[in-house]
Amino acid sequence: MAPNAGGSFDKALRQTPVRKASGEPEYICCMTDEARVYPQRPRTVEPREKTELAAGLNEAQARAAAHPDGPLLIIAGAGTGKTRTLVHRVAHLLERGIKPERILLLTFTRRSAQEMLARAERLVGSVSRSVQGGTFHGTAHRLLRRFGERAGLPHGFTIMDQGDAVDLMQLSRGKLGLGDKKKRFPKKETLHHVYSRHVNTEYPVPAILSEEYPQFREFEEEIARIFADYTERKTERNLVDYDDLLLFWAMLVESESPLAEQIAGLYDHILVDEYQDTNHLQARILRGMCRTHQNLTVVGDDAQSIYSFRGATIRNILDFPQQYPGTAVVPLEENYRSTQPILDCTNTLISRAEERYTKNLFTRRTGGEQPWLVTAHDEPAQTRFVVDRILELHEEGTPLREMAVLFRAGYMSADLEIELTARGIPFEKWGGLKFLEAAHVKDVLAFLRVLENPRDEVSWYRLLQLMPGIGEVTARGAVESMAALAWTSEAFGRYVPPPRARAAHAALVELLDQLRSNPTEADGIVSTEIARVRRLYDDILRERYDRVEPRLSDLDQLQTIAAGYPSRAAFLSALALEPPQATQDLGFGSDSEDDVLVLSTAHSSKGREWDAVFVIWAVDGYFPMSRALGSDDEIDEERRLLYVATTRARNHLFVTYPLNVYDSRRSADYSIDQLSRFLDRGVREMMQRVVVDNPDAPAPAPDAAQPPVVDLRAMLRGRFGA
DNA sequence: TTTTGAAGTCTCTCC
DNA sequence: GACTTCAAAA
Repeated sequence: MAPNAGGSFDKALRQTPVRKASGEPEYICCMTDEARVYPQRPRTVEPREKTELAAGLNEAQARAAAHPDGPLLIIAGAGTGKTRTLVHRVAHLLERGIKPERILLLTFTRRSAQEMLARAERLVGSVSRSVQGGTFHGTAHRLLRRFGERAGLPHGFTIMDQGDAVDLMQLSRGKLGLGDKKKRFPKKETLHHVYSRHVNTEYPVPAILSEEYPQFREFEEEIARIFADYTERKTERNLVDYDDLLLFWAMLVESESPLAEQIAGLYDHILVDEYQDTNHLQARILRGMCRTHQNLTVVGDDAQSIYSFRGATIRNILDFPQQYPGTAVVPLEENYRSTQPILDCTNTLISRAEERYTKNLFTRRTGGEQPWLVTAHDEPAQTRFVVDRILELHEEGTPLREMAVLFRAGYMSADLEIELTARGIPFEKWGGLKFLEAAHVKDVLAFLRVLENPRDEVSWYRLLQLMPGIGEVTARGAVESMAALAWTSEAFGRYVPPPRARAAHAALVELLDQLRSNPTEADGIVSTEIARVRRLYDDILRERYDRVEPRLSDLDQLQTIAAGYPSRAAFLSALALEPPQATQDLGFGSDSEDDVLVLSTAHSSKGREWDAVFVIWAVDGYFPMSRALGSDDEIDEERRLLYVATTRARNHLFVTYPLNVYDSRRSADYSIDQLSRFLDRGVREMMQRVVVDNPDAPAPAPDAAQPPVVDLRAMLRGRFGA
């Protein structure tokens, strides 16, 4: 092994920013009693090399990396070097002579797989390039393309993303003549959610309904019929949804067939990252894949389990030792990321959760400032605080890339995005799949998809309805007539549309014929195809939508992305499995060297770290989200989510919340907001507080007669029963 | 049967 | 504030 290589690479990744030696600014943020001199800087910033052994691994990490064959569970708290441990383990296996292509590394995102393999390459050289890595879904896709046909899954199947699956569910829902006015019947999204949950967790549908949607229990039979039709439809149309990818993989390796043995025999060692966020189905897959050997390494932290909405269950990690007798358990508890004051705070935060594996984390990074709890007057004040502080830190030498603003849900950064744009601060936003969900993007993709899979009902349905005079009913009839012709490529041309749609139909037939007959094998074929589609589609778009410009530029971006793929099939699969993660991935000066600020949902921040982290909207109802307050389990998950967000910080942590928020639901009044319930007294004691007022806010006009935000007199009266 | 306009409904996290 | 659903008109 080349121990130093790993260390230096790590250093490069996490270099501590240079700080200006000049005097530190002191300023007072506000004029209230709670004002504090601000900020207090950490006196010492410890160089990272001091905290890392020469080999780059501490004792526990080294033990995990060098573990021989057999099941291994690594409990890795936040910032304890779990990635490097996994990377070193891969390197170790390679050094032992395991063939790289017989190692499978399953991660949560494609990005982290690439990052790990790149780091492994630094340790052991290019041999690691053949290590198989990716997400569960991506790996399932690869295997199904390779072996699917032998398992009755026809070649050329199309992967549906969630939106497609919901659309298809709607077709099943409509066909059964449900959704009548009498009683409220579950929406297509709800149906899909229940279906997906059933597949991923194996809970019976009635149980899911009772737990989550008791009001729909009476429709149990209808729902079962819809699910049956949905399943049937997928088969007929050669469509595969996300859940199918996992389900088929599981069924393949669980069967008693030579094929199962062949697939399970592909890998000698399997390593799984973020195991706390896997679901029951994924656990089944792993059991099947390890049927002949038990060389399974899983890494996770039960305190960071945040994907139960996707069926993930913490039981996978808690019960792992029972499921794999002889499991070696290695806990990693030394945190290399955050300073002690930050850790004190986050440890307290998570200590409120019930069932836990991990103990408190410790660090040798003593010193540093306490996390800040920032009370802002309102949202603009919160935004201004964050932006001002980012600029200060930047001037002091922290690159923008070393800072992140985290929030519970994508829309919560809207105000901040406007302000950043206005002030010319470059940023990229992670999480949220808005781009691919936009109707116009899906429209264009529908053209490509029917070329790829002529039986793609969802896409045909879309295309048909683009034509004037064709709505839901006519489109359904057209799809049926095409099905009757066995979906041959002429089927669409033979369909006779209503008079109004004739011209549009002829144009569409011609375009598809043209695209089918000209399979130019040159580079950028997909991009060229999109350009041709747009010659027809752009006009439709102009007619259908008001704000055309942003939509057209979306399509430009789509074309740019497409240019990077060798074939239409690869492009479509990749879009479904690895949707562009950041706005920047979408083709805007995607120079990764750019120094840009990161805005991210708490979910998408998992596994990353920054020198300074801002968590905004720490308001009850926003974080935790009011929607997630149904049960104690849900609240606990929200708490873990906040834990994940706050533990991303190395040196600076700011948690901010606005006091007055305009609430559209309560018709046009400002309401006083409660600080997030997770920041209880004990946690707050680990933080320093600051209040940011809003000096720019216009003083309320004397004649406005606004009701007091808090009516002390009324409260007093109520209290004494007057 | 499609289209249009108006009222009504939620607000998320992601492969 | 954006998107869906409903009812009436073309």
